Amino acid sequence: MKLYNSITKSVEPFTPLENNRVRMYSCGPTVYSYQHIGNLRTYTFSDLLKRSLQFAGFRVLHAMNVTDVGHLTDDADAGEDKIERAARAAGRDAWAMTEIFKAKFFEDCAGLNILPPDIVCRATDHIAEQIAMIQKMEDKGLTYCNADGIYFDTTKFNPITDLSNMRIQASEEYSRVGTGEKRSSYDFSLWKFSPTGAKRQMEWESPWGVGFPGWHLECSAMSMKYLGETFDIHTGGIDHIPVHHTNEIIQSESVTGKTFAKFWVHAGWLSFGDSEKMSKSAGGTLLLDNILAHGYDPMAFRYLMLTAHYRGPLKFTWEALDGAATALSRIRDFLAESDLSQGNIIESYISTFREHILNDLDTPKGIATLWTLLKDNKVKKDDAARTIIEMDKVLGLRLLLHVSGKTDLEVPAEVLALLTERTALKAAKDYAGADAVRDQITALGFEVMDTPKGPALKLL
RNA sequence: GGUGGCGUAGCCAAGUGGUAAGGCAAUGGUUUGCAAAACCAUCAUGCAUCGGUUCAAAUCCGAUCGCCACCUCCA
Repeated sequence: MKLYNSITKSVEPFTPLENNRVRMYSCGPTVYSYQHIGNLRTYTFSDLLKRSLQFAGFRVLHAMNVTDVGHLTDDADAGEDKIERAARAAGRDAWAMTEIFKAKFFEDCAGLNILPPDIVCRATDHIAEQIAMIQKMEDKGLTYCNADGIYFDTTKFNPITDLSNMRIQASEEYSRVGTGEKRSSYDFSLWKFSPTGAKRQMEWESPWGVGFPGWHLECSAMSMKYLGETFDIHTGGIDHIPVHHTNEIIQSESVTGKTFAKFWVHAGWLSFGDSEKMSKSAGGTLLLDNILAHGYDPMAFRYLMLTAHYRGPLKFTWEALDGAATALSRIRDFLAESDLSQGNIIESYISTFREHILNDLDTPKGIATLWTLLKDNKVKKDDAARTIIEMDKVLGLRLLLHVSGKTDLEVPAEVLALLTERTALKAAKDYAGADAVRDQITALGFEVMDTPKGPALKLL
């Protein structure tokens, strides 16, 4: 299997550190709000990666964090904790609020057929581990304390893993970010003191004073706790490269003296083809719920995401989603007419498909292979269907639900009666009457299709 | 100003040196009472623009234009 590694900025052969087992960590959501469809693209990507690793024959141990404290509104450490701010603005309890958004996040993931991670860990459940990490850094003389909290002194340590080609070069004259309490703009917060005179909803005792952990720390502490000091793959959104992941590496490697993660794999941005802006602050977010409310199947959105390469940008437009929905529906119709039990996996097609997927998760080519197979007249339909279902282990489009025998429609008696009536009217050549009845059936949510075998119904 | 990236048909999108994948839409046809669905066929001498390198360029180089992201909240 080959994967793009942000460290080397190239596609490299991937082999696990330990035999057949892959240990993978994904930066999860910050649960101060809903996750929009751009966020969900990143999690769909990590799911695709996990499924592809499994398809390649690896066993995957997958951990994901839930950030429920400490993620500031400003990566330069000068902002406010997003959780606290959102909770205060809504007049809610921060603890209850994060639980709600966390639950909603996993509900959306389930909707998109994103497999649950083996381990889900919350920052607030790992305060002790984070404090212990800071102490190790302090023992090595890599930290300093100021009025704001404990900071990592980036001038005192050079990490083994070099992500610095992506390091933000702060331009003195242009940057609107001051160093604040920091000695260097590259330094980052490990522990923030609670503001004097104000009690935070979330705060803990520490050897340095009451406060809360810096955002980057949780990922280091939890990933190493569950996956070891060096593990195989770390994933996240492409925006995490310059600050969050760079800092994770620095602090982790400063503590262990070992390479933190071997592969860093990042998902590209979802953007909007129209002028609609997608940002949380602009309030222009689009949620999975919005897509569902428009009547789309979540699998149509997943299909759309798979037609683009995970690293590149993807323009979301309703027109593109329409196209994806239609394409998916045609695949489903094809499967519904097939008998899986009579089908065998076609080796030539599945190996081409596998080749594409194992080459840095090339789902666009994988899907193109699926269509070539679907339209190949030389292939027995049942065999094609069986092979497509095999492909779906990676694609995760829940195609098995649409194979014949699995989608028995529950047609109301009323609709069946109308269908019988229409057939009779047709036989009597009363076409106006037959069309009127067809309209009634349509109004009840079913489409009438006249096939060579007689009339058939499809759920609209 | 710095950094990363992008510009391929009406839409989405593959394609990093060898002559433009795939899907949607559209058009024509088969079928149908008519539709729909299905099936067949057609659909970029062209890859933002202009130069250059090469036997060969969407792919490499230079310039120009436009767009996006990060450096200020984002995955």
